[in-house]
Amino acid sequence: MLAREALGERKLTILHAIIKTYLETGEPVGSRTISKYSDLNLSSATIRNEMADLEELGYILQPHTSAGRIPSDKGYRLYVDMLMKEKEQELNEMQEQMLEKADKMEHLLKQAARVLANNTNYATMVSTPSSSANRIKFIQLSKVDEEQIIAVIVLGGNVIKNKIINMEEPLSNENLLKLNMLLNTTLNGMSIEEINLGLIARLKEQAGIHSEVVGNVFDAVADAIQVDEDIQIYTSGTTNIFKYPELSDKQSAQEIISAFEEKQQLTELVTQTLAQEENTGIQVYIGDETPVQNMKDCSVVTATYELGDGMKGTIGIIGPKRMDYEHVLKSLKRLQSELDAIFHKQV
Amino acid sequence: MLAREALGERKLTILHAIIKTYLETGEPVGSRTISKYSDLNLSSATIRNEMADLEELGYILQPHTSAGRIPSDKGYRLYVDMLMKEKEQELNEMQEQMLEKADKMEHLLKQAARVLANNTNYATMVSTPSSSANRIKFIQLSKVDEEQIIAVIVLGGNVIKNKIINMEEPLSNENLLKLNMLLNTTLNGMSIEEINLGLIARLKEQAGIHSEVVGNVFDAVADAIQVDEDIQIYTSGTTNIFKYPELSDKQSAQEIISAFEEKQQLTELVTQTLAQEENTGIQVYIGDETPVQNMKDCSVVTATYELGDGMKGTIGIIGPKRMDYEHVLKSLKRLQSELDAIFHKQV
DNA sequence: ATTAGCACTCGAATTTGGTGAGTGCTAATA
DNA sequence: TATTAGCACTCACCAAATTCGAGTGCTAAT
Repeated sequence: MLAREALGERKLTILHAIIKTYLETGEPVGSRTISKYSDLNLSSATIRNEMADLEELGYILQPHTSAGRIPSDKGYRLYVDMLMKEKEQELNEMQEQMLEKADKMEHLLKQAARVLANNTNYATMVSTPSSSANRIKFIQLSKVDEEQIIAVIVLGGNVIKNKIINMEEPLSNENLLKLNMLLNTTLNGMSIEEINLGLIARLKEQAGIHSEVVGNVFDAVADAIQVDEDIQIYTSGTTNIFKYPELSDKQSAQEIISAFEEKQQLTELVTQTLAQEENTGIQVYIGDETPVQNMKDCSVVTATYELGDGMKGTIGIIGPKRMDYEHVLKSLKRLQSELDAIFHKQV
Repeated sequence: MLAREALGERKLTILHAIIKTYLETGEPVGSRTISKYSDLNLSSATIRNEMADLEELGYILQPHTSAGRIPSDKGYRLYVDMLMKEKEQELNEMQEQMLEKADKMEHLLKQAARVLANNTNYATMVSTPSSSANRIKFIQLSKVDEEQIIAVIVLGGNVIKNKIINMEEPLSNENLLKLNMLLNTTLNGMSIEEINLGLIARLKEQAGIHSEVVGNVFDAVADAIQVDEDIQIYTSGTTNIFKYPELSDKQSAQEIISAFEEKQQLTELVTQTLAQEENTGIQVYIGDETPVQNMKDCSVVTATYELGDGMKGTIGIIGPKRMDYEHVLKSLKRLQSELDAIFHKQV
């Protein structure tokens, strides 16, 4: 919106300098510091004048009279937008770290979260791919013993769901076979959304005379698919927030950490992120912009990765507003393409 | 060891009173308070004398000269031992809360952790049952498509493991059938420990000419069983520690919370707890006694629950040393028998 | 347009003194 | 002999007073 032009080259430079130093120190930055730091040779007085302007425009603010300035959310926003526009490159290294022993997706994602946390010194989260528009690839019932049947369902992206079904009366092998046929022919290739109560009712009907016995089975299958629609979220480096004084007073720490523990709120973040279709798949929420109320004093940077089949997951970094956006964006992009690569190769 | 007798009835009562009040207030407690509080009518001066003795014996200590006394680890220990000996009763309520929608074990355990955390205001953890000496109940390979096979393994206690196996060359249906037979006849009823490399080699041999193709399968199966031997741990109420000033300074909070996040340390706690065969299955670690270094300023109370088949899991409560042991022990015993009941019914 | 200079502001850190809870010791008491 | 009252002393804690300094806005000189 009001970019470079609207601000004036020099004001822009100064703002940039202010944010940069603040990112490093975490302390309000004063005119004198900037006058020495920046390469444009200006006295502190001049800087002060410019600062006064920048403050009026809402890009920076004073915690109290006679303190230095800190960037406002609006200031951060400008800064990040600039970064996002400029940087679009680089991705190697860190590759090897990940590939070893990553045959199980679960492990892979946990590890991704950990690597990212170590790499950035912020708190991180990685969600399992959500099966929006996911399709059933394979479905099978097997007898475990006389009273128990296990249903195995494989979804696109090789996500596996199980459900053990307790039978009141035993099911003959022939009937089991029939059921399997029926299930496979009917449900194979269907997306989860397409399986509704009507369909299930029709299936029960087709199952014919066994329908009472069989009812459970369908219910169980439907249940296995539906219920387990909860997204898993792995977190790491939560305690990194203690490294940033502005987040580590009891109040804030408590809020942030509990958001991390009760994954509910993170799930919201994930769904919201996924909903928002973006070009690069990277989003930055600064302060109040975040969907997670508990993190209103943080910045949250998210990226989506894809798994083919339209399955998407989210990676997120949560840190103080003065996070090192440059580094974070870079790391996130790397990891994003790592994951994309791995999944598209191995699936 | 040095119980009632060695201490003298009156000293014991005073110690009890000190601990009790300290549990409530969290503040060092002085002689005057005790002289008013306890029913033995003694002046503060007398109490002071006794306190001096108790301190010399190591049951209480002074944070600094001219402050009240607080219980030492040794003092807590005495107190807890007394409690454990006396109390062995009561368990109802709270039952209904749990049973709803608890068909999946995972959910059940998560919920257990949450209920317990709400109930006690401490941090809690619940581990999934560890499959020490667990046996294979059912094993099956199924073709998902031409290149992929899914292995499903059901262990005692209905723990399910999956593994997707990518094939280089397709496997005929007949061979699949043969393989299934072989696996089931050989492995059914075996405990995980009994499956070693030798056995797998023999199996590969029996598979005959397909052995090269089939090798992968066995490796994968073995892998699925072994690798996933990691115990899952669910935590809840981590942020409760912020309610106790003595634990919520940055340093401590950081340590404790990170122990909760990187489950590694908790896993150690679990295994150690399970190893220790106790009569009631309840253990109390005070301060330094705990196996988890990060929790050296806490008390940790654990209980084990059983699942038949020799599978055991752990429930734990982590709080300040001045935790309400009475309440905690009671709650833990309840939950313990809840879980026992539920599992023995539904399995 | 830039800068030097100065008076002023205000948070943070330091100092100071007072308060009170708690102690140990001693001497009086039952 | 065990208990208690009394007293001097200690020391963490709090609040007010003080100092300090980084930073500002404004004005006048360059």
